[in-house]
Amino acid sequence: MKFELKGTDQNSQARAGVITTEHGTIETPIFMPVGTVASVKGVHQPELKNDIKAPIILGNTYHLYLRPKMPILEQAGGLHKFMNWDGNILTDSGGYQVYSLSANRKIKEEGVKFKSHIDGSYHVFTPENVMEVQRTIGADIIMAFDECTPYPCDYKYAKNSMHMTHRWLDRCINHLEKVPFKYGYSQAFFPIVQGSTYKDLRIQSAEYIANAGAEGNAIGGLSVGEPAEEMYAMTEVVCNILPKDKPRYLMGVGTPINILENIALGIDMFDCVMPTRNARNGMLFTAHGTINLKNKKWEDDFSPLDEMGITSVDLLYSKAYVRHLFAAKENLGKQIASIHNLGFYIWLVGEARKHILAGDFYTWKTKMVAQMDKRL
RNA sequence: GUGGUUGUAGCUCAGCUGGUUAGAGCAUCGGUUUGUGGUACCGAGGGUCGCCGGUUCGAACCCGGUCUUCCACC
Repeated sequence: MKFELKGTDQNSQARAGVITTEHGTIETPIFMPVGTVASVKGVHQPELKNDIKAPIILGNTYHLYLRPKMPILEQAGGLHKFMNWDGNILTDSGGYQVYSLSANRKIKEEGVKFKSHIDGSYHVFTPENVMEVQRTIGADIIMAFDECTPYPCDYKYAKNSMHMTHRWLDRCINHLEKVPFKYGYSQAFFPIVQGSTYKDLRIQSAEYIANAGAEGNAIGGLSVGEPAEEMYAMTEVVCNILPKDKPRYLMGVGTPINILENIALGIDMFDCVMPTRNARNGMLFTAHGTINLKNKKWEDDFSPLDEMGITSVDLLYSKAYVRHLFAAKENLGKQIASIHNLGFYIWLVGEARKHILAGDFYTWKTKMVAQMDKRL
């Protein structure tokens, strides 16, 4: 993987860059659609590529490990071939599931013992076997195995957890050296900064992670319920420490506003379930605010889904029609809304990039944040 | 015509021997959703209990009448 900075903003920490891997180039800042189980829910791969124009999507180690399971992915020749996606893929390590499935797991120094939500069977994830699983899945970017702490999180827990994540990082790096790439292309490895909402811990963690000298770095443990201001404060602190010549990935963020604010703080990569999950529940993100399509006010609004026409569905269908699809519980409504939202997110980060390169990012961002902070 | 049966929220129905502001599911309306255990979750509005009269401290529930649904028999 290669990362090249193409420009930086004068009035903020925003950066525009290009990541290059064997599966293509990724212009940053970028938003990565989440495709947990080898599928971006409700969206075909050609739509992702040609309409939404996503250069990279996410997969999830925990979910793919449980189903279809590693032997199938290995026989398929990796996730790209399995799902017929020739763009980039990043896999999350399962660290987030350690947090979200908290009722069904036990964390120890060695690793995490967890119970499958599918069949109740017990499994253990360690930094070592998670690296092997990610080699088998074959994503272009793979993530360190970490613990994503909840919010709120008391200081002592956050500190101990952070140190364990650091020790796990060393084990990940050591083990990766012993497990070769499987499918003839390389995989970049990103470690993850933790430290909850404590500045001193974030600083300590960012220094530790920066010191690992990885090809890119991630910030985890945010967007778990803390106020946006706390999240911004943490990204700011961490971005001041992480190397400038490596991409920075803020995991799990966020709303369109969160994304612009974090780009201003120096983040290059984002992922979030919000555009797809909210789409399935009838919510559209637009440049002028959010739309809850289920609201009665759209019943007879025959204007295009989004006048901007970023994706094909935006001009093809009316708000009234897509609202009807939601009322009738037709899956097509979810598909259309998902394509729109993902297209909008990727358009938004693309615009951010243009404005960074043009030198007026900060004023544009301020205008967009005000404009999008509305419910239509 | 006779006997039985039915009538409670927009719809389908619960409401024990009469006892506080009559409930549920669906539908409607609104909100939530941040490295996806989410066709999910939370909340709100909505009923003079077919109608009229009676018994009772008190009736969706008991009694009489009437209309209504379905069934059987003549």
